[in-house]
Amino acid sequence: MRESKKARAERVDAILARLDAEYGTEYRCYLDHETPWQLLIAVILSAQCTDARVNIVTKELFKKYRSLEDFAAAELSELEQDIHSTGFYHMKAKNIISCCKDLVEKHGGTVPRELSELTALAGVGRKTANVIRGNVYDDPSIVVDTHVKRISKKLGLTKADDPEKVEYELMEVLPKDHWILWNIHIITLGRTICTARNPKCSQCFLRELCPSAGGMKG
DNA sequence: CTCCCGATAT
DNA sequence: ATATCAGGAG
Repeated sequence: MRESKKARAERVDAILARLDAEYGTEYRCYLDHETPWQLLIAVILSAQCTDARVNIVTKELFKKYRSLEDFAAAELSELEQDIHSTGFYHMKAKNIISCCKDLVEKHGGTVPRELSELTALAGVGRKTANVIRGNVYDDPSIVVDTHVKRISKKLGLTKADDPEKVEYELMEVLPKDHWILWNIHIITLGRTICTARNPKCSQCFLRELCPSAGGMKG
């Protein structure tokens, strides 16, 4: 049985209402930062690493490197040690130095707003670029990370496996005013209830709206 | 497609 | 021991 378009739209509205009621409608960022370029570096470091670990590392990192110029001039081996515990440290360090050099030399020390300009930076892919666009510039954008992909699929809002396809399918389903918030709400849900291992469906406030929780009939 | 890679929970 | 974590590059 395939869910009708109207039924799905109503279910999405109900899901969004419950997420808003549970988590609020104010955007919060899990990565500590004071400036856009600090957020960019934090997101680069967050690849396959918990945000809690990134925050431990950036707390000291941003004391040591106080500007984009400091990062651009960093010694590779030294920066590798500074970010070691986030994993993938060799590539991340190389990318951060290259990225910050570009920001200083080609973007006047600012973080660009366009998706194409962001993804042209070393270490910045579609997901990282969309975090910047949403959080820094309030441009409606859907961030597809591991949680968003997993939970959007479980909720039956996409069947795609490619993150970019997930992003486009979610754009069809979600109202634009919830694009930015979707990511942060789903991450919050994914860290506490709808975890990758042992999801607590019985405790989930979306269980009656979720095909994977067995809460939907027919 | 493979590789990058440490920390943590289970 | 193994799965997973605010992915991206070659």
